[in-house]
Amino acid sequence: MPSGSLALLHWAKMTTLAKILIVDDDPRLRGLLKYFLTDKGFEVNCVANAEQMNDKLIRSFYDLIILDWIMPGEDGLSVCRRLHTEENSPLIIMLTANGSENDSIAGLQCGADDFLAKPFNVDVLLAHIQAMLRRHPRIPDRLVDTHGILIEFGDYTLDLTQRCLLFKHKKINLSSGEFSLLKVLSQQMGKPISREQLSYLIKGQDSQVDCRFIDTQVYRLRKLIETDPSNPIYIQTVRGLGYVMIQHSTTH
Amino acid sequence: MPSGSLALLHWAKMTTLAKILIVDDDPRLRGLLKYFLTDKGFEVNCVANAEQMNDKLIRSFYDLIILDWIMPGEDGLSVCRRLHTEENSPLIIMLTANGSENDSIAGLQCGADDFLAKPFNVDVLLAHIQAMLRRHPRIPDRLVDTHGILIEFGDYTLDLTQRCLLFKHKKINLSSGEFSLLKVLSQQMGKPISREQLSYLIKGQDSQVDCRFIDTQVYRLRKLIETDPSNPIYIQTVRGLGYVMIQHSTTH
DNA sequence: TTGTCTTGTGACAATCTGTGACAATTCACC
DNA sequence: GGTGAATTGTCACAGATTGTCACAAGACAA
Repeated sequence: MPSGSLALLHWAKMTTLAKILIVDDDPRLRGLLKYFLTDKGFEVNCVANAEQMNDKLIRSFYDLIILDWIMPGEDGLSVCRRLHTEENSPLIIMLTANGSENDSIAGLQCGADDFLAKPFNVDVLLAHIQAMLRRHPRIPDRLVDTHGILIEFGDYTLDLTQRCLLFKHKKINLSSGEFSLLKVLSQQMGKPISREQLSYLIKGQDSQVDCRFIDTQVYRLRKLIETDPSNPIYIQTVRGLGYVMIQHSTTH
Repeated sequence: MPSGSLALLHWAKMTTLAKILIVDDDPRLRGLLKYFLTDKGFEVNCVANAEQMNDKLIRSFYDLIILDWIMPGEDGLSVCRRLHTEENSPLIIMLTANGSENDSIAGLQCGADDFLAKPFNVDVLLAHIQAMLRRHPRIPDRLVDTHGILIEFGDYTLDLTQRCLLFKHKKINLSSGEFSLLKVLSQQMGKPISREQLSYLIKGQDSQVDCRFIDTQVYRLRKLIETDPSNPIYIQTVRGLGYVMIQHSTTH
């Protein structure tokens, strides 16, 4: 990889801003937090309940969720229990109107990563968010294509700008579907992604009932990039879940 | 799932016997915390100041540091700034006698991962510790090489990043289920795990009534990695409990 | 329009995994 | 040591999941 691109990649990685989802039934608080956090450079989305949250989580990847404990429908505690069983779930900051010690213990035990009692100082919230994100590896899915981003795995380099795949500086032709699939998988390197999510992220359509076409695309992609397609090392199957991209270090 | 089991599961998800270093100039607090945390299954060491802490950190590997802000010599804030620039530094919980918002902001900004104001409830501290370790299971440096996160037992190397098992550099094919089981057992090396916990950790589902399928998976895994599957040395049965993974030192 | 390339569908094969049955083993109790 | 219940090992089997590939419809350029 040319050093210029490498520098650019690092720059882009450093300046990638975290994506935060606010889940709270209070529209005033949602608005306030969104305004404040957006101003601090985060990408912020808001929803009012757990159902809408599920919808958002299928459509996109979030680094952190700010989650209200008390909500109509499924409450924050239940959401926590559910989310934290999943692999690579977003960080969760739980909010509650009741700041009792037992509540904070219960919240943390159910899978929340942090806990704040309302009312809270937004600067304290910001400090907590920054401290958590500092520890948590960033999900680089929102790197902007126009910056000339390269993703490397093994001896391959996926150029998101040129929309092409290089193998040791030799170009490999991909169809647009193959490229999209490889892009989505590569951007979530190491994270298993379901067929439903892949389908949505590639085609942008809702309610794709039959996602088996993903299998076919994976099959084709494996034939192109795997040395032994029947024993894939890059695109691996996670049975019952979907597929995961593995970033092998380069051999040189 | 009953709350008791849930608490147990969180315990199970934690890394094997986390090692904690307490840095505080108050001998009474040191003693109290050491007693409490040791009782909860942690390995705890105590020192009175930053200088002694440096000495400990050179000699051993710690998952988490409980750090007092105000100390004779180098204070907690300065320690934080210093530590968090290092790679793979321990998690830091900062303690302060002053619970002001500005203090917590300053502490978190300087590299602390969490912040508690004295006096605090030890159960709250425990919940914070468990939540942090759950999210950031620290990997001893020796197990991280250029390939990823490695767990070694006997002549085997389990690569969690690449999702594969190596026997003397030769790849052994594992199914998704076999890999998951081996991963969970290996991560809790030496600690017996019940079928219920294994089932939960592998499938992420609650209330798995019949966990006998674990036996079958163990049987299959033994056929793959044990020299004599009927006399297993790696995956041993703990009658009435479940199974335990034994890490035999390598033969070379 | 024609030809080429792409892509979703469906059919079937291969593999994986939980269930159930029975054998083997362990342990408590006598 | 003997007995029987409880636990675990073993393995065949079927259902579930995924791999493979041919085919036709669609997209696109010449």
